[in-house]
Amino acid sequence: MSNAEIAAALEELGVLYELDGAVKYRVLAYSTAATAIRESPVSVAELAAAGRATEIPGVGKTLAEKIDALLATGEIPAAAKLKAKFPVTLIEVTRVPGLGTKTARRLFDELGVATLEDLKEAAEGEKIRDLKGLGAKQEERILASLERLGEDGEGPGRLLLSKVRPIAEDLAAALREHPAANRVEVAGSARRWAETCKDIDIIATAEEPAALAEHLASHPLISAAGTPGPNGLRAQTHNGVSVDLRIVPPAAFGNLLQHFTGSKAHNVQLREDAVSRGLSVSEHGVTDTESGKVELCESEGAVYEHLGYAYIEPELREGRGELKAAREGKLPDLIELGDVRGDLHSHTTLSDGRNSLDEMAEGGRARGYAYMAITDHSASHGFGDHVTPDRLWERIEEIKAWNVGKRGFRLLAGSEINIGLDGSLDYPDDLVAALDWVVASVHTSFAISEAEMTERVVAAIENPEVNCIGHLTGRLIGRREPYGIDVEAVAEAAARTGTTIEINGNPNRRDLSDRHARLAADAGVTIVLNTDAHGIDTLDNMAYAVATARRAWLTAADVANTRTWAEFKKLL
DNA sequence: GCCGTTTTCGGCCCGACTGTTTTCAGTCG
Repeated sequence: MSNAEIAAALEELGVLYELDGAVKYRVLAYSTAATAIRESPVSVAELAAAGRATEIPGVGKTLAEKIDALLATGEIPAAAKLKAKFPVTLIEVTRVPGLGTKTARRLFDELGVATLEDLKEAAEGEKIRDLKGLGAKQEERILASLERLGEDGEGPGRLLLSKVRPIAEDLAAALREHPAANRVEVAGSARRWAETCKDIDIIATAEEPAALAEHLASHPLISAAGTPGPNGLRAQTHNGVSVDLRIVPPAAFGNLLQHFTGSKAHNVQLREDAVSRGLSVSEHGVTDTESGKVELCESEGAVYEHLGYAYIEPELREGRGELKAAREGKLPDLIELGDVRGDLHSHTTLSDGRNSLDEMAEGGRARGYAYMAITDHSASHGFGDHVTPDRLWERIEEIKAWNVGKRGFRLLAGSEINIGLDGSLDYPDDLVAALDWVVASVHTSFAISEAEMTERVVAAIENPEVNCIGHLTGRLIGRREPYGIDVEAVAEAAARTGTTIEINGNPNRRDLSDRHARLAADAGVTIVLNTDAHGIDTLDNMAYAVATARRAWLTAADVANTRTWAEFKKLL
């Protein structure tokens, strides 16, 4: 059973308990535990089987028992019992935006609403306004929500970071250029380089706030905007991203930027920690509970300093131990884009790339790299994009010739070789041995069992010619789930054999994920940051690889391709 | 239901917004 399925079952049980009138903190406990389980980098089912479920923060003895029951029988007895009391369809009603469990329960008790259809009927029949505390406007709101649900799932949902970040940067740059602007920063998940974003948050200070808001409203990227005012503007871009510009007093810029950068988990932990020290933190300042004195901070750094922390980089603000580390002065010295000295996964027109070998190599050189590997797809890639052994032999010679007379930059002859079902590579051994650099990746047969996939990839790792494993889990963010693979077992094998694992910087992949990368590095694996570029332009995706590494707490020392060529050569 | 360099019991983040309210509950981020 996947982490997502376990999390969904606990979340559902939490809702059932809430419908049944449980105290909110009990409900909250289910919800936070479900989140921790969903986000766990390791299989919670396996953890539970080993009796270690309580190692997950938020999971205690009771929840561990419920997880055990779920894994053993496919259901949680308490949930089955409550489902006899409340129809399962009532859970859908609690999820209608604007409604909640409390309202759903009342609609069920007083109007017999058990399904979304019942809800629609009750609203259309103007029955809901009869309930105390509810009115005609609620009926309108409910019908509008149902309409939107019916249209297309749940609206636009979350967008890939690469769709949002460039827009956010363009808008922020345009705002900074305006004479009324003082400080302008992108906040939110875009600033944290999360995988996906829901919207764009921009925090600014300005001499003339209304003028700045109007400037945004008239920006060519903006298709629709609310009324520009002294506090900012809500707007929408042509591709449907909502933009929230908040213009704030300079004295509290740090408090607001910190608040709106998040994440939710980071802020909740920050505020809980503050409470235990007699402080109350909000976007409006830090209040001393005793004296009532409010501390405003012009900078974010001042907020963290006032609360007793070292400055925490946005990429770390996910509630994964960064607050404790910041208090103890144990935050990692995060890797930066400028630390990267080479790109070790790229394609040319020889397989499915868009640029020639020379163009790609010059692209790498232009980015200041000291080395770069050309790794076209291997013999069984298919789609007419495969590279036959003969062509690869020729390619090795081309690269040797290309390197002649080039100073300070080394082009490596490589390949991204398919890992067969049995873990074998699809080139003859002598050819593989003649390559400078071998990335081995799974491109076929994703649907085998987790055990088989793990064995397959570990077999490739055991091959001494394999330098690096490409996009380990095969996920495409928002489009394709990762295939089942035991990342802990893979990391152990990679650490043991000195095989590197890449963080693929394609923003659709980011694979390893931040959680998996942190797990792998902790297990002793050397990480490689790659772009998997299929053209010169996507060589810039190194920024996403670096961001993922930073979110995984990695330092330059954790990453192979921060080394100079002389040092890197030794690794080979 | 979870959790602990104040605690194994008694707490559990903060504020905006909405709609229905004469002071607040529910929902959301």
